[in-house]
Amino acid sequence: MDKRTKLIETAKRLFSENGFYGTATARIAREAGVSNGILFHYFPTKDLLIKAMYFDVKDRLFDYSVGQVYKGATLKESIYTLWLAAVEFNLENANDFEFIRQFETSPYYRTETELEHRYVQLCLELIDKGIEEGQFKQIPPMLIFKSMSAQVETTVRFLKMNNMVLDNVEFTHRLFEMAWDSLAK
Amino acid sequence: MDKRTKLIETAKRLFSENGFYGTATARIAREAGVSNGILFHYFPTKDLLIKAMYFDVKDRLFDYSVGQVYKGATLKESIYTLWLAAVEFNLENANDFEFIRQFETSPYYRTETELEHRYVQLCLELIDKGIEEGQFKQIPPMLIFKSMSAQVETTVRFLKMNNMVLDNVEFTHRLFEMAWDSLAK
DNA sequence: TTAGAAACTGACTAATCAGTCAAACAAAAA
DNA sequence: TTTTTGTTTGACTGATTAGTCAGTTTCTAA
Repeated sequence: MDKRTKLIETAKRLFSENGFYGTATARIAREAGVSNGILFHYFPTKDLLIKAMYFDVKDRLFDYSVGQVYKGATLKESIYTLWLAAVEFNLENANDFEFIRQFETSPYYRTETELEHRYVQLCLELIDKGIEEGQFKQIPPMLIFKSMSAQVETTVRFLKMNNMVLDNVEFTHRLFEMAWDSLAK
Repeated sequence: MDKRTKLIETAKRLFSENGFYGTATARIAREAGVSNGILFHYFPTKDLLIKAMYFDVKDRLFDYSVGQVYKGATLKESIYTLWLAAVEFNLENANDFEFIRQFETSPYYRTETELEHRYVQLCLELIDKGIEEGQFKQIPPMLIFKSMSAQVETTVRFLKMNNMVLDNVEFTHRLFEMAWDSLAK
């Protein structure tokens, strides 16, 4: 692993344990096994490090999700696939999950930032399709997207809090139906 | 307004603008119009100030909500009343809303803290009733509570982002139905 | 070989911050 | 009045931090 990646991974772990301000840049460098100076070589400021990490996570979530959505699938199947991929990704990448949670409630986060990302674009396309086809309630697409994201987060938090994994298919479906029913007509 | 209250109000505003770590205690005192020392007289540490603020908000949310739930109401009416009260409270108290959002994603927050509060108890009682009566899905009560809370937050964020208020009853109902449908059988 | 660029180091600094403390002040009790 | 108790002040401190920089090593390509 190159030093840039090593720094991002270490920062993600420390941030998710101690928060952005609770983690000194010097500590990130030390625990990543590199010099203090090299952190500022790759990321001129701490803020830029944090923003770079945000895009790193969103990119990986996109790569993880997009391959799983098949063209022939129904709308509900596609939404289920995206929902499940997001829940799995967040369960498997605990530090990413915590980092994003903190980022999106911090002053760093601006909606424009998120909007530009292709992951969000992918989701919004599906939602638009669902509204056109009359399968979704008459609600603004962005609200549907935000609601779905919140449901994913709630689900992941709940599973983690109870040390659960998605091994029970029947229960997994029941969790998804919660999210689906809030959007579907 | 006494100095203790003045400190809490000022801190809430500054925290919601700049975050916990982005706000120096000295600045809170200065903008509250009191000396630096008096802050530490009322709140021995910054952490204790933050925790005191959390309970202050939850207490006020409880007071705002509890008076509106009537004994004779149906379950759905009661849930609607609580949902609406929470949305209204968060819209009217923007700094409280931002503060709680930050607090609950920070290392300060532990679930035990929340569980002890009578506001949560009030909600869980209603949810238990809904499960007993078979009106809710077969889902753990705590997940229903968390899901409902997340829906409130999403709704408030959406309304604020679009500079909207709850003046359109029909639209308000549609927003509530989103939350309700995810829980109801 | 060599020149120049890029990666890398770690000691250093200027600024910031949470929390302290000795002293002043106010209010009420003795 | 005197004493006691609690409130308030703001200058101060020790610790911490983001970011710098002068210099070294490693890579690349001519």
